[in-house]
Amino acid sequence: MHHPSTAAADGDRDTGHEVLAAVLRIREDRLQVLLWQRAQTPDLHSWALPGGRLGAAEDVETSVTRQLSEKVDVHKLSHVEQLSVFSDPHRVPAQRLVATAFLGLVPCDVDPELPADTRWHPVDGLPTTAFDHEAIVLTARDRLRAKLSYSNIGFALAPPEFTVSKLRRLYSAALGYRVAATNLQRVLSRRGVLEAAGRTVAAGPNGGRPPALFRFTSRDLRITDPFAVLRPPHQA
Amino acid sequence: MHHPSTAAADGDRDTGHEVLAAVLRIREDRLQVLLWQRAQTPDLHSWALPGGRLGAAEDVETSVTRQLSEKVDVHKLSHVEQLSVFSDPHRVPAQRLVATAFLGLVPCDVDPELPADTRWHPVDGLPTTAFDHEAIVLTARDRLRAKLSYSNIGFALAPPEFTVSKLRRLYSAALGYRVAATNLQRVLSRRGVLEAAGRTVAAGPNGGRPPALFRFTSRDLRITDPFAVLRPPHQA
DNA sequence: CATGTTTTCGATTCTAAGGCGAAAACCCCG
DNA sequence: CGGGGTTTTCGCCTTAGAATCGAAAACATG
Repeated sequence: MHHPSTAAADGDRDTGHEVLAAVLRIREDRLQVLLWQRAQTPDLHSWALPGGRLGAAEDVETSVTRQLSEKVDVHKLSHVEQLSVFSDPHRVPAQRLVATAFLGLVPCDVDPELPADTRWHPVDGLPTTAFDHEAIVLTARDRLRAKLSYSNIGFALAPPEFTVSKLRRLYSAALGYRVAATNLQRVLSRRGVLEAAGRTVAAGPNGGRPPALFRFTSRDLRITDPFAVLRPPHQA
Repeated sequence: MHHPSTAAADGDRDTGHEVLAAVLRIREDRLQVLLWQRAQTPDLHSWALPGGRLGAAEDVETSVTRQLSEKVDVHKLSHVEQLSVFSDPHRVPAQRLVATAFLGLVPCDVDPELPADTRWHPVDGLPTTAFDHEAIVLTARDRLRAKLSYSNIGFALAPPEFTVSKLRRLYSAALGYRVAATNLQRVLSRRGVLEAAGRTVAAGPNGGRPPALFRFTSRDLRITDPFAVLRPPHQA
């Protein structure tokens, strides 16, 4: 401790650190989260986020990847980022456990194999969840929604190539309200995060004009130069 | 650990958790951070962020307030928020210490008393800093800059009432580039975060029209409904 | 080949933001 | 007490992003 202090009297006895991941994806026009069902006594049969205790020789970013690999093929994850720390002294019973929560995303076209105890659940309509994991899921959902508006994070939800109407349904499901396809395309195009793939695909079962395929220009997270407020002069 | 795992072999021996705060303010048109000079052997005489080990019965938000109270009157803080977790296994020598970093802000008109070892330092032009604290300071600065653009967080840097030109200097110093006073006022007013106080103040030493006073409509953090992209229909 | 369906594109309107320059309000000095 | 200098404030104009609407394009089906 840097300075003497009496407030935290009995010190750090038993202060463990765990890492948790809220892995989200879109399926059938709904936002889903990856949960596994507990088979042990605290919160038996409740559904929990993947995670586990931080190892002695790893940072939290490394740890979350390792922990997730027990539940899902981590190579299928398209994005992972730090979310927030949850540290209520009683967030889990009988021990002191601080959690660093992460947001993970999986594209809607990949379907990783899952262990028997693990399943996707709709975020609106969660089962009984363990500990404070529901709050973590909702925090992850809100973070995703915010970033959809001011970054290119859609790439992490979408397949490599997609039609505009497909993308519209992805965004609508993630945001929780309908978005207009025409606007979505123009906004993302003008921001330079969306580009035409040049190819088109066959029309649907009901006919209709065969849609063109698009892709995201980058698959790395990019914040779209936020709100023009107060930028340095003479700049795009 | 939720599942058996061999990767984090020797477990969590000695994994401590500390809380650190990068407290920023504007002074003389420069962004400053609160640092104290170490008198102990790891990184002796280097400048460090206020903080300390997490207590057994407190969450990180409570802890950072307690730790800060050793260096500064926490009632003078206008805003505190979680920043990020820093968890490199070797970020501090000889022990394993995970840090939850916070961003704190102090209005430019209050001048809290400081201990002898504690001082404000310009963020551009830091002295020799301890451990990874410089990276934390820069993360805090970037977070502040981003939020100035899309929230009302300016209230945490400004006095209760202020002139437009005063506010312009605050924003310029925090952002690192000149902003136009006329634009600043209109943008913030239109967003509804700024309002006229009704009163005016005496003109400066060189004469000139006496400026009107303004205030922030709210002193709680509010995200300005971000980028109009894809909003639900029929909404301002 | 007509009809229905879906995608795509263009035209228009609306709102936000940035850039001047003029007017307002005050000081100081002669 | 009036003119010149200074600072603030306001209005007009331009630019750009976003939302809405409707028409045109391209295909399937009967």
